[in-house]
Amino acid sequence: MVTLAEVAQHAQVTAATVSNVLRNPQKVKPATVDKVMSAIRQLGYRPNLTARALAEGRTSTLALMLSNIANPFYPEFVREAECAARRHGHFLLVCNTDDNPAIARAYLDQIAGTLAAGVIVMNTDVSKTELAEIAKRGSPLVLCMWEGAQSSQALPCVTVDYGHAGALAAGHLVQLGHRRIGAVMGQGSGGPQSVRLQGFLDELALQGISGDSVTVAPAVDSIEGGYAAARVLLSEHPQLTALFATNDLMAIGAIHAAEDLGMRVPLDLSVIGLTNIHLAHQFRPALTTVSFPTAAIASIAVAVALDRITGTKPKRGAYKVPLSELVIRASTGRAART
Amino acid sequence: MVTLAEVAQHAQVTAATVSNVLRNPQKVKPATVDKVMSAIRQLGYRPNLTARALAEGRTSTLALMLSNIANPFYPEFVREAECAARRHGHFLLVCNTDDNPAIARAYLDQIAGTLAAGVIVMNTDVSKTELAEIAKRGSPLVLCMWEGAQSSQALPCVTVDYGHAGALAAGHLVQLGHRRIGAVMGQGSGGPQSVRLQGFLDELALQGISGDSVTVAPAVDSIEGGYAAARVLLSEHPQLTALFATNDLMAIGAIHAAEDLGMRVPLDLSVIGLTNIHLAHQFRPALTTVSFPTAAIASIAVAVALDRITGTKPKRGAYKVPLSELVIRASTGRAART
DNA sequence: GTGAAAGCGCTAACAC
DNA sequence: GTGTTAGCGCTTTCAC
Repeated sequence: MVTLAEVAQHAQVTAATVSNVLRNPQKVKPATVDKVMSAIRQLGYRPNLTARALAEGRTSTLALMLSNIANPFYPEFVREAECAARRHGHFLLVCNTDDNPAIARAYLDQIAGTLAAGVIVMNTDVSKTELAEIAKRGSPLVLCMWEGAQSSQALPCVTVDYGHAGALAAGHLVQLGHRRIGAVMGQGSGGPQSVRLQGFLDELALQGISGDSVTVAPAVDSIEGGYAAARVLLSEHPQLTALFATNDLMAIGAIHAAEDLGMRVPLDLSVIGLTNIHLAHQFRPALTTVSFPTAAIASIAVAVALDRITGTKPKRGAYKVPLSELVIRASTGRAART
Repeated sequence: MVTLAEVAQHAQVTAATVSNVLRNPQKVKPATVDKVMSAIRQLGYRPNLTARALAEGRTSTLALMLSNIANPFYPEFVREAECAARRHGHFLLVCNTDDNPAIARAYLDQIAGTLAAGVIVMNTDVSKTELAEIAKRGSPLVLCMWEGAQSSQALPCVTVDYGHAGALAAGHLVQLGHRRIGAVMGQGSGGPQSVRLQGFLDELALQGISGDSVTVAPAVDSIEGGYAAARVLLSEHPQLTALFATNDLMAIGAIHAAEDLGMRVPLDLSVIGLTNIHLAHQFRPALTTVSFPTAAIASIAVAVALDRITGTKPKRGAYKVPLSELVIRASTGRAART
């Protein structure tokens, strides 16, 4: 491994100068810059980022902690986050907790403040109190995509307006003439996806459909979970003409369940999801859903983390997350007349 | 941030002793261990992994470089790799190249040997020669899931027997009575998936079906790519009764294409894929495929990297990758009589 | 502009 | 068993 000192020796200058050439070239005489640069090239020198991190007191690494990257939302998010991090010269450490709080704590304990300059924490079963505790003594923590979490000074939070997203879904179903509507609510890590459901129910109420008439089935947040919940729900309530699922995976499972029960989607049953993962448009029937601004959220979460790390005051409105948008595809249609 | 020195002072010992307590407790008097441990607890000390890495001359970080984590195979792989890394006390840096060799080179240049102690390189458009060059001057590189790459001393390679996997698919189709068979071959990063196809064709030949009778359509390695390729292939060759795709994504796209052309799967057309991603069994009709030993490959790749880093000689057979296995589901059936 | 020197937090001989 | 010492490779004042 070639070190700064070797480059310095080769170029007949000191390490400090080489360092300056790399970081503040304008402070160095052009001739010296050339001399040093050619030494760097000849020797194939590459800075040791570990040493740099130690000297600077800060790594160029960001950690992203999530429950399980096998859930299709996360890879899409990771990709955007990694891209945003890279734009700012940072690397991304992916920490999979497998929905295990012990793993989450172990990660937080080891990396926060040492291996990672900041960590973006997606839903996890570690409490906010505990996270705030960790944030206090380590590097900045940024909550991301937490259902119903408030951004605070101690623990900033980047998330979508889940209530609004749910409302969009409700509006769409009502507009198609649906009145007998069921809902599948996920129970992921971090608790029930109740804010989305509440937004959905509130909008229905506004449109004159009482919440009491909406049967809600709790479900494990996955295709299989959505299948199981919808299968029971549809068997017990065959009169339903539309189903809302608090995310796309469960919506897809629900469509499978409906088909297995002999219902045609969207003819007999409309199904709408939330998130708009890639799979939503690849699936058949293509899933009507509400699209979360995933890319924006990822890059804002990274920005917040970086600003916290460097102590930069954000510009007003820099952290503004765009609203979700309705994406109409093939899994919803007009309510059948009865 | 609490440092070793502070702990030492608090416990009335020197930094060296605290270090020993943490790493070789058996070399320290139990009473001292207690004293130090309680100081650590009281102060909330956590070792600075950056400093440790610099002192040890080696990070506890592994990098995983892949073309695009949005491809569903990768999250499944990342999860296993991260789990394996964690078991060995290491962290995983995910490097997404977006199929861009320039990004891949930049990553390699920056992290190999500095931020990451080793890097697992999945298919990329950077040549093996260039990778070998980088491996020589930096930290160990381990190729993983490369189509038709040979493991060498300079550049170890962990991969599945793609030919065998293709052969399994062929055997299955032949056994079901198919004779008029088409194939969709992907062109991912790292070139065509030709070894799988060759294995498939070789097995067909063994079973008396000449390669000339098999129409091969090249495709972009994605659901959409498989759709486009299969749509053309099936339109031009309506007599086909079975389709082989060199991975599951394209197989799924092919099924969509068949359905859009009014063919029923598996009644009119059998479709088989390769890999067995999660989506394969969630999809309808559930996809018949050949299951790669993904978890084993991930953990072996991590093991190879770690052994290289530490200079450990592997036990004989430790790196043995299990064979792929046929998984029969609902997308294949007996060939219709003609 | 460039160099000398101190130090980031930890590890690892080696001495006592 | 424990302490002393010398780095790991880099950044960063502060002199010159």
